[in-house]
Amino acid sequence: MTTTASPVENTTRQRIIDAALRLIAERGYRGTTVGQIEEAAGLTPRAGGLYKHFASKREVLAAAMVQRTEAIDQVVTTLRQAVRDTPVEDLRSELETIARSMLREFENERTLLRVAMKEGDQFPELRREFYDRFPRRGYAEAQRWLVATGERHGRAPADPEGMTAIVFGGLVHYHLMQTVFDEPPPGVDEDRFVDAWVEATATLLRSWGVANPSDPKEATA
Amino acid sequence: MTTTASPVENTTRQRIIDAALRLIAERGYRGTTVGQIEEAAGLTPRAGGLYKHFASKREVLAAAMVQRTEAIDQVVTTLRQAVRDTPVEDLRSELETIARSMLREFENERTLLRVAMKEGDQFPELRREFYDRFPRRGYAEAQRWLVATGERHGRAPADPEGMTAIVFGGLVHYHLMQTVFDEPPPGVDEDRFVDAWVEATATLLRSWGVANPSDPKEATA
DNA sequence: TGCCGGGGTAATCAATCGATTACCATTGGT
DNA sequence: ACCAATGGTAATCGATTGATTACCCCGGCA
Repeated sequence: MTTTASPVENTTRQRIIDAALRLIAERGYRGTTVGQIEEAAGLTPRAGGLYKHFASKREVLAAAMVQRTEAIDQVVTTLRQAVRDTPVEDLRSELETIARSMLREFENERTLLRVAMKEGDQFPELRREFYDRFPRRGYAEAQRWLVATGERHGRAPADPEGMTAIVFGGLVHYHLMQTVFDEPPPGVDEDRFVDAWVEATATLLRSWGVANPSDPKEATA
Repeated sequence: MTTTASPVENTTRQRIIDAALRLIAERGYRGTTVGQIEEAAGLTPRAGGLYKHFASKREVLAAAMVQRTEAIDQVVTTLRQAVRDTPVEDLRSELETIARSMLREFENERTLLRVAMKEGDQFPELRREFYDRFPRRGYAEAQRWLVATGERHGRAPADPEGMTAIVFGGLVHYHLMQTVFDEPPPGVDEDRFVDAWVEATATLLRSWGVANPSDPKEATA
């Protein structure tokens, strides 16, 4: 019996996949040699052992991306569970839990994101697969949550897609900044960012329940 | 007399820089050969003409990044001017103008961003340079604007850095999604996104003038 | 025990690529 | 007209790299 459900097998094939993904995330596809992958997988460099398991270097990347993007379904499910299990009593606590859960899951997928970033142009089908599995499904889930929560606190947003892009895009942005530049937005560590996000999101949720934001009348001093 | 101030010279050196940056943004540094750069610059492929102008392939990228990142100062100045020249009468119009100006300038720098994304790990000094010139300065400018505008409409945000990351991070996010995935957030084209951003930002600005958001009292139906 | 196949290694091939060198065509100054 | 510099080309070197082939070690099985 083969237990393919095991999260981390230690077969040579799996070590090759893991090593390849890690190295390609760092150095890019062309910047990673088969010899480096073999060495990182515990084989003799440039001895061709990789070709006992894959037909070509490109197939290693393809297999790795397929395996990991399929695992993303689990990530989305995990997030949905985390949100469902969050107590509803205090809106701010709920928002903070959601923000931290999402940022944590983003971090788990950072390697995959880096590969998609660097090689998306060269492997459009891999980018498309990643986009459909992660951003697209993630936004869809987020939008459901946003509408439901908005209704619980007054009414749903007038433009659910737009508001989802704003509210959850903020979290995506925080993660992308770190992935692209190896630094968060200037002067904003994670705690501070989460606080600000909770604050802003709570304000937005409140605003839908209080007045119609498309009302042209400005409310200032 | 050499007019180095001209924005687009047509010297061979400049054509090499432009071609290299465009190709590297697409294919990455290792994925771009000197022959391809020469060909795209109108020279004979693999004839070594590039080396009449640069000592090595790496120096081409270095020179290109230095030239373009220095030009970013001009972009930031342009944005500051655009914001200054925006009429203050109508907050929503002002916000829309700002959003569209920023998205447009982001697009102008997309090539540079793609290079920084793909090669930032391999050329940390180039990434640092880009980060300091664009995100860091951009956020600093944005924060000044946000505080000033907040004060005009009531009071400044309690956490300027955090709110800047939220408000302008939203715009950055929209651009990054398109750069990384070649698609905007699902179901949100630019007009819709700008509308949502204007709506959300106006709401946030208003909230600072109305009540202290750190007040723990929830305001719902 | 004898065999057989999966999986690892050594060695090598052919292609590609960064870099170098020698050469030449054009141009502007004297 | 001559010369020197600028900038482009042809040809080539040496290193790297993806891929291939021959070999072999070892464990399960009849």
